[in-house]
Amino acid sequence: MSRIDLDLATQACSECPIRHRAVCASCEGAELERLTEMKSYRSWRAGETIVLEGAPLPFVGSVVTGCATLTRSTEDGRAQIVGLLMPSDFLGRPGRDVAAYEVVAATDTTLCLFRRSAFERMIADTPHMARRLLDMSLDELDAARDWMLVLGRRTAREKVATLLVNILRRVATSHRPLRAELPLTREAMATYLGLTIETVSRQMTALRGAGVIGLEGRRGILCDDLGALMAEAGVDPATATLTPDA
Amino acid sequence: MSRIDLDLATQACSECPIRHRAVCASCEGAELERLTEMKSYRSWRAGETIVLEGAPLPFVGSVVTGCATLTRSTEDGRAQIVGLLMPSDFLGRPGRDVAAYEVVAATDTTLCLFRRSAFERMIADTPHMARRLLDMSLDELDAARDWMLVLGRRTAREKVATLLVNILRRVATSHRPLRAELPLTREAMATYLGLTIETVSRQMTALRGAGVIGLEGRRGILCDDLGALMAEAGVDPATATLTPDA
DNA sequence: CGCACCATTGACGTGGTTCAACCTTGGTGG
DNA sequence: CCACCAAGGTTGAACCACGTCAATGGTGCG
Repeated sequence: MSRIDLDLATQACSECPIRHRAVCASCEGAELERLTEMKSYRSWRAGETIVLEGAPLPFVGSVVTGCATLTRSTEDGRAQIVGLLMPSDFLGRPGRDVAAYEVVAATDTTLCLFRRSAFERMIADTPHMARRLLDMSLDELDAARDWMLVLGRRTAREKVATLLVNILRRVATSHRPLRAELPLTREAMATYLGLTIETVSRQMTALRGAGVIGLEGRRGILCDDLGALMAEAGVDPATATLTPDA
Repeated sequence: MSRIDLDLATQACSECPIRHRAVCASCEGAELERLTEMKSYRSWRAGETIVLEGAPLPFVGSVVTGCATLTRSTEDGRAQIVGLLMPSDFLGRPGRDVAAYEVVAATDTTLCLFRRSAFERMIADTPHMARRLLDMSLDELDAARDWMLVLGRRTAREKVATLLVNILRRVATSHRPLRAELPLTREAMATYLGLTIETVSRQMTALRGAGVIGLEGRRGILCDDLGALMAEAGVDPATATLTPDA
């Protein structure tokens, strides 16, 4: 299988699709050129491991395209996805050179990478970039804590509906009906939701039976009425914030 | 009931018990004096609400003594504790003036508070303090994600044992046997673990029956063999890191 | 065309919840 | 000083949502 997306490697930061949402969002002019010099793109195919838990991680970076999962596991092999990385999300931790989670490409994925040392220097030199990273980290923290409520207190049906709402809000490609390609297999969905594959499958079927969603092949979902799906998620559509989660 | 701990209000930062672990850890000399000018202490009794979810939060600060819980709830009232704040932990979010969680004092609690605006200026002026806040936030993020694995994949017994291990490591007051006063009621433990009170109670009794812990009144726990308790938590004591979690 | 992989469906078992009763403990007032 | 009460905690019995185990179905790729 040949390397994909190599053409992206020649792109200037100023042309980057995630330019205004990633760590680099607040950079301009000379800073952007410095980043263009530092960066390199690399791609993985769906299913490939990007980093193993506990392995050295000599780079940090941003997701340009695709979707990757962060997974923690118990010693006896039970796994929990603790985060999804979507375009513009940041991977890696300044000040720590070992990965705290296993990172796997859920779909074909391209990352924009910086060597850790160069990135740390950039952060130290550029306070507004450090501040951007702080804000992004705090958004991640809020998202992680929101997900703790899902894991700890929601029923299987609410969990599945919650995930579908999140995905539809992030990656829907049409309106009326909303349509999206799920970036996750049933197994990954189960691992993210603290459920089994079978339970996820049954709840998907049940939501289709209730007329709340439609299914197209393995990965496609449709939704005519996001409000109804949000109600299944245990969220009052009137109360809910309309912005996608951070 | 009269205000407690008012004497702490006169303390200089250089004498503060959390001086070397809180956001201010990297501050010295003039910076520390600036903080001393800015800060004020305030105390709450066990059970009192510090902030309501969604309410304006005009301050940020650090826990000096005691323990507070962060809680998120569903619309129909199911609650999940998404974080514990122990001495030196930071409360509030720079750049956001509304609380994302309900904050409740689990025990009598004293906070060191800064007005948000003054603190934001301090952060902007003092890069190493911004960096300290970033590192603390990333530690919180790792802790939240670790807890996601607990909520999503561990059994009731493992959950209870995990919580007891964490508490013993943070607040044990003696060795052989380790002894601690639980900062949480059974209800708070259940809300933290994604369980019911009854299940927590049964698992505590079962762990005592297995000889892994001892119980002293409502809040006291003893542990002769932390390794055995860690084994109940589903953690190999040999593999585990020996430092308390961040 | 056929194989592998992913997903669905069914039957059954069980860990944790629910509902209800009871016990303990610490605080308060007679 | 102790009786009483409220709040927190424990225990028991029955139920059920979700997991487990197993078979079947669909889909895309070689």
